[in-house]
Amino acid sequence: MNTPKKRAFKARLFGEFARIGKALGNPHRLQLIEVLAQGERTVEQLAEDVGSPVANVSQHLQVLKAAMLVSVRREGLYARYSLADPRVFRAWQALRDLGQARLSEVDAVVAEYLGDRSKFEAVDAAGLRRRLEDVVVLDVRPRSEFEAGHIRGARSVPHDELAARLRELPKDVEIVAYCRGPYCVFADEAVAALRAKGYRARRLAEGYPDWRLRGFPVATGGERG
Amino acid sequence: MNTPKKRAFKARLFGEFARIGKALGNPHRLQLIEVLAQGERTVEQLAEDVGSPVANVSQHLQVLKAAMLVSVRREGLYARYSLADPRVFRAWQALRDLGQARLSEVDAVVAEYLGDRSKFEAVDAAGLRRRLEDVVVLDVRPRSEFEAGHIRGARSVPHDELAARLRELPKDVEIVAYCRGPYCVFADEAVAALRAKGYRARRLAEGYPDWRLRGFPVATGGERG
DNA sequence: CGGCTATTCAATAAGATTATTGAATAGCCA
DNA sequence: TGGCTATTCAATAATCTTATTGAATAGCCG
Repeated sequence: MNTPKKRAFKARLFGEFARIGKALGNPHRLQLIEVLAQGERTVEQLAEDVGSPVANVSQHLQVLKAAMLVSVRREGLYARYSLADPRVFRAWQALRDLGQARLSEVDAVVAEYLGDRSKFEAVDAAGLRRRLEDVVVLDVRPRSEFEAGHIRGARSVPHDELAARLRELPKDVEIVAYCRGPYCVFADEAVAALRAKGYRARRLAEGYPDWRLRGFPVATGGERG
Repeated sequence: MNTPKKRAFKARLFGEFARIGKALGNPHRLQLIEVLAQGERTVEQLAEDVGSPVANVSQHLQVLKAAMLVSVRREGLYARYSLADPRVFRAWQALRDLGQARLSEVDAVVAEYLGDRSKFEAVDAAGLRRRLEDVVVLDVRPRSEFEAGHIRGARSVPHDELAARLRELPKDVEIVAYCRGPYCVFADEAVAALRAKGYRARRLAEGYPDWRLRGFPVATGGERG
């Protein structure tokens, strides 16, 4: 193959890949991906979750769909969106890890809103897995997300119920709280609340989708907690 | 943390991640990343490699630098750029895999320029690794890239020397050719040329950076081939 | 110093992306 | 059928991105 032809090939090929990059190049769309990593959602639910007007969210979903990152299932009045492929979460994860590692602004923003998290050192997924039998695992996401899938053995205590249900938790066993992702605030808040009351608590560094992607044990539905 | 504050937090945080997405959202920049995954380059070398004007490449490099994806080392007149972190390649890889899996256009473009590659079934990295002792591994990249790092035991036969050096290669042993990446045309051309002359040849599905990232055996410098 | 080279900067015009708004569609239910 | 709801479409203005051009900078070498 000669050079101009090869150039055209590369240009077109990389143009296709760049479509995906472009789709990932917007904060709202990344938020949508993070929410969708928890499971299927309607447009309205997404709009509620990310705090944008519905028309706006719909527009961003069209972009994600055009890049083949999400798929829709229509059910009566509702359009139920979900991630089209586990690789979509993988790509977001790669991007997120890169940002966390390289952008000092990420640290700065996290520190400004959550304070210095390093003092409550987090457990990573591999570490939790090893100690799964020795700790109480607390899922602080909304119950519907827990039911759609959770760390095996975890208890569902949605963040807004935690204060009222503290007495269910043991003080002599370490508690590991987790949430949607590494930047999900509920887990941090739960840890802070628990520590304030004398519990031994830490957060899982990552979120449920990260855990599942590693192939670590999960369960669905059920009542526990 | 209350909801408006949480919203602001998420917006700023995801805004940071989106900076990286944006930087990955342009075909030229993705090409630059692919070339830089082979090793350090000056602006002029990059311009030559991707076939764009130097000022243009410089501008894109500024964008990549602002997103902390590349770093520069200044040496006299030259600015030597390289990937700032192995995670940058990982992110590009995630994006590439996603595109390959999900975008039918990728298949279409590849088929249009390279024909249907599936008939020469490629070896994947894990497969090659297992059979490393049983095949001849052919590095068809320019010699300087081979010297900067190659699959351990590989022979350097740059694509433009292959025709003249066919006789060095054995006909009774399978030959596995590799290149910069899964879409690097030289490996396909080498396989086609070898097969046409009666050699048993296949290509490695991925490229050298993928091999190295997996932690498979590599070597640098040296003469072999 | 003056000439040379690699790189960056600056300005611009064309094009793409985004939020916002209000209207259109399409399925449910009475 | 008509009313209701979830979603999408369409149009617009404001804001980014990009390729192109030519000038500016900064280090080398004689």
